[in-house]
Amino acid sequence: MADVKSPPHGGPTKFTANPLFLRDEELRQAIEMLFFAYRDFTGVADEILGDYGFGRAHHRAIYFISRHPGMTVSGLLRILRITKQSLNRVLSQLVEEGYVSQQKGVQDRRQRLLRLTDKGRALEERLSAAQRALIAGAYREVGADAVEGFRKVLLGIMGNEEDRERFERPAPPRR
Amino acid sequence: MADVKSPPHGGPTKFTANPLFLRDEELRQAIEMLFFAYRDFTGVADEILGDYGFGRAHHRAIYFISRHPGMTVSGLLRILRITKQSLNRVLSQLVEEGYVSQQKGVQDRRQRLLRLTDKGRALEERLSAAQRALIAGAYREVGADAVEGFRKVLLGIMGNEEDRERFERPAPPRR
DNA sequence: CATATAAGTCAATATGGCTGACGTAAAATC
DNA sequence: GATTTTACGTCAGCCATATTGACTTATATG
Repeated sequence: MADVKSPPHGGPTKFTANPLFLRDEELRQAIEMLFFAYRDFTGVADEILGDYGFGRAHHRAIYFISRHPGMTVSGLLRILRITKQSLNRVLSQLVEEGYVSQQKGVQDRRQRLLRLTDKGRALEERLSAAQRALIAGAYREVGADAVEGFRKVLLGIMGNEEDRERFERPAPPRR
Repeated sequence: MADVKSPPHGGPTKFTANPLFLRDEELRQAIEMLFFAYRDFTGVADEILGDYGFGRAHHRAIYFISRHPGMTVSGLLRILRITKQSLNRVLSQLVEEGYVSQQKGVQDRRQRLLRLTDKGRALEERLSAAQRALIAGAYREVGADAVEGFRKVLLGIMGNEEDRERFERPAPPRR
């Protein structure tokens, strides 16, 4: 650690010309970079959420409802991979406080179709803007090829084919 | 959602030729991809941790102690950005169960230098191997340029200069 | 009509964060 | 040498978010 002033601790193993080691070190770095980047990525939203007394769970619900207006509760559950009980706590809070509206399904009236209210959209915009600014800053520093590489690797990490399908290149800037 | 069979909800807004919109859509996709990729990335470790009755907090401690053997408690606190009390809960558990050893600092005997025991290294290896395999799979599918792009973008997302310094190319932290 | 599904709810439990207050040992400073 | 600061640990309590299991209600569907 930069900030550990203490005795012999070696630090991460040293670089050698061994290609297998290189590969390993590269992978370990990726793990660590994901940790730091994700921490900062969620951090910018967490600050805002604090103002509203909400947590990440609320953010995720708001995010996906925003992306898929009219989605059902069970659809949201499948995406988030949490239990109905866990979701219900944050969802009912969001509904009570007027960030999310529920509307009975027309074809299937058991369903509660979820949508953001204007208030919800305003919050979503605030949260999203903060995260987009962070990513935009990173994208700006690198080239379009790097961005494309970033996307490809993230897609590769997603195991689930169903998740991946969400990202069929709608139309990136060029290519 | 692919998995929402319900009425009109549109899905992600449709593509238009507006370049500003494109940029926005691209950024929103990045947000979502990070969410899914990170969920799967932590998921492979979570499964293993379950076998030991540990959680992500234990994993993070094990990970950083492994990367920086001999680091101090306060060094670890600074990296993880959690409170002493939170860390102590998991750390003392790891020490009690023989995954981590503590050793008084030589220069400063107030410090407890942290290291993995053999048992700890074995667990770390198991966890790391699972995550490395996931990343390796993704790296394999894409080219070296994509990998480089992935790294660049993640570095750009990290706000903190100190964090970034850990990843000066090829060889690790050092410094 | 019987069964399955969508949603909501009650209750209990676990994890992992947090704050605040304190204690002890050792180092650093005046 | 006395004082202050630092590193670490710990007690106690709070909160958010997740879990499992059991059960209800409304509605859809065979």
